[in-house]
Amino acid sequence: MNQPAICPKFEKAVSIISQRWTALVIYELLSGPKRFSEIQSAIGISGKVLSDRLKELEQMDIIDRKVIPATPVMIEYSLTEKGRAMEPILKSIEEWSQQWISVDSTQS
Amino acid sequence: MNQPAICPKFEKAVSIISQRWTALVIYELLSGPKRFSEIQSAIGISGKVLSDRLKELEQMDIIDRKVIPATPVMIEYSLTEKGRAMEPILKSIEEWSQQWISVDSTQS
DNA sequence: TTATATTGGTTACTTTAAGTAATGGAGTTT
DNA sequence: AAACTCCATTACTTAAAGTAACCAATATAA
Repeated sequence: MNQPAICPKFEKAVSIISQRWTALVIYELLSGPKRFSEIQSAIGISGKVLSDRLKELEQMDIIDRKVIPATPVMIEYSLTEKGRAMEPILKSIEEWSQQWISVDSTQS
Repeated sequence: MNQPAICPKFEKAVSIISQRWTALVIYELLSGPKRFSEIQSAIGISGKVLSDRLKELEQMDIIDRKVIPATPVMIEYSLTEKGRAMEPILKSIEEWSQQWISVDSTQS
């Protein structure tokens, strides 16, 4: 009666992309490096949570943070190889959404 | 300077799989219909949240709920066509996890 | 010199979601 | 009628996300 436990690697991966905003942040960066405020306005995330997510993703080596000494200073975020490797995940979500999601304003 | 907004269908799909537990519940059902308590023990979710998730997924027509008049009554949950169509999403997460996730207990 | 603007980020506070644990209802067996 | 099993809910606690005001650094305008 004890079914095989779920693979810890898979479980961890799921917990990453299941964290709110993470998938959208990575999706945004798939089209190239972006700055803090660009990501923020593109996906409508609060500065506080974006700051948290970027820090977490940087620690997981999914994104890279680069300080550009301009005026005022600009910070450029980009995907690492590990991050770019998530592209198939985002693409499969995109495909499924086009086939199966109806954007009906009466739905929740 | 106003970049193209994110596709609403995609955004909605992301919000579905980004909701905690949803991906794991669907993953469990990929291997066939399961009962409430089976899902619960397989992924370690609380009864309350599983109950919520199953209701939401049923409303979105991603899973199907079937009452089996046994003793005591059993409820069988299975994926609909829409739900099975999410398999590529879960598989791509699985592949990425195998290549890029290390299960190091010192990591968070 | 003082004032103001910009960028990335933080802090304090409120609201929402999830975890925990006890409880309930329907049907069956004892 | 007690007690058990399965699915589910309710009340309460804890954790995560939303909101909005604020800060440091740098630069330019008044």
